[in-house]
Amino acid sequence: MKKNLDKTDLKILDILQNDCRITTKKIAENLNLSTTAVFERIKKLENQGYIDKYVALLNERTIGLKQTIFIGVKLKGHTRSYLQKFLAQVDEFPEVLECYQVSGNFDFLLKIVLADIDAYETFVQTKLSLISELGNVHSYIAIKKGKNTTTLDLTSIGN
Amino acid sequence: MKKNLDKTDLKILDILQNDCRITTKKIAENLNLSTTAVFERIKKLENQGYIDKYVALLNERTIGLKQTIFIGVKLKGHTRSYLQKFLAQVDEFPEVLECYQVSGNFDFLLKIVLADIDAYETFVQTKLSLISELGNVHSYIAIKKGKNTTTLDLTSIGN
DNA sequence: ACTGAAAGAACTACATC
DNA sequence: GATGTAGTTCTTTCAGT
Repeated sequence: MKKNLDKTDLKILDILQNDCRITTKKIAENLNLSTTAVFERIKKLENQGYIDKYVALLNERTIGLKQTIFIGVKLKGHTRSYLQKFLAQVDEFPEVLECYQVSGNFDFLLKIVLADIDAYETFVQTKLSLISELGNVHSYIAIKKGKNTTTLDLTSIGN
Repeated sequence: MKKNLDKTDLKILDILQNDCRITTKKIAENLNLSTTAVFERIKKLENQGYIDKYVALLNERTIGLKQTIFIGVKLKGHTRSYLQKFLAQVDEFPEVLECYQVSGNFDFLLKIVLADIDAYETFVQTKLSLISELGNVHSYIAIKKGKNTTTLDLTSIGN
């Protein structure tokens, strides 16, 4: 039941992760297949968990969320329950888009997106700093955005 | 021509950034509007640059890209041309999903996703380390993934 | 800006190979 | 697995308010 991805699957995934509004018809023409064949493959890819979701990526700047900031966080206590609690609390902050527990000189690395530096200060004072057992915090304020994509590198997935 | 977003626009954006495969018909029912009204608003949001693109988010683990790593990079030289060149070079690495020039004790922060630690070592040796003027590099290996979303916080965008 | 209707296109299911 | 057909639903346009 847990099949590997063949070349056609990978091509479909790559097309969809760049533009998921393309019609199955166009994908089919691209791959010289029938629309039904493509349709069934996509459904399978969805059901087998290769595709998480289909989303619109909004333009942060145009929307008015102009500041991206990464925060390295070190906790004072490192019991499992503290780590878990931290993840759970961060989950509730809509400003936080990503949170990873990491190795290195931080325990966690967060990516947050909000309107501006003022909004960031408010975030820190009213939300982040209230977390118990919070130790050191180091902010990396994005001053220029380079590459920024959700497109995974599928070329390395041999088959 | 550069209109502000009203509440209806924000609701549409919020729906689309969570599921862009929803039909305009369903959005319309949700908002008690006609499909045409919703359709025209979406087109406007696209044309005015509020929506960048529509993408499928793939499941990294299922696909076989199990390792997320953040890298803090410090360059030796800090002239504008070095900074620009770094951004350009990183752009060519498909393993790098995000790259920001930051303030703090790094010049750049990169997010990379690849198969495993071995693939990371290969990446560093065959790509990253070849960049001229590369100074210190610090890796933050994700050992647990917490929150991970592309959904922006639109509640703060007052109107 | 929104509505409603209508044409065209796409989705999805089904029968078949 | 893939195909072609057919029914259903959605997208997109247009005239009207």
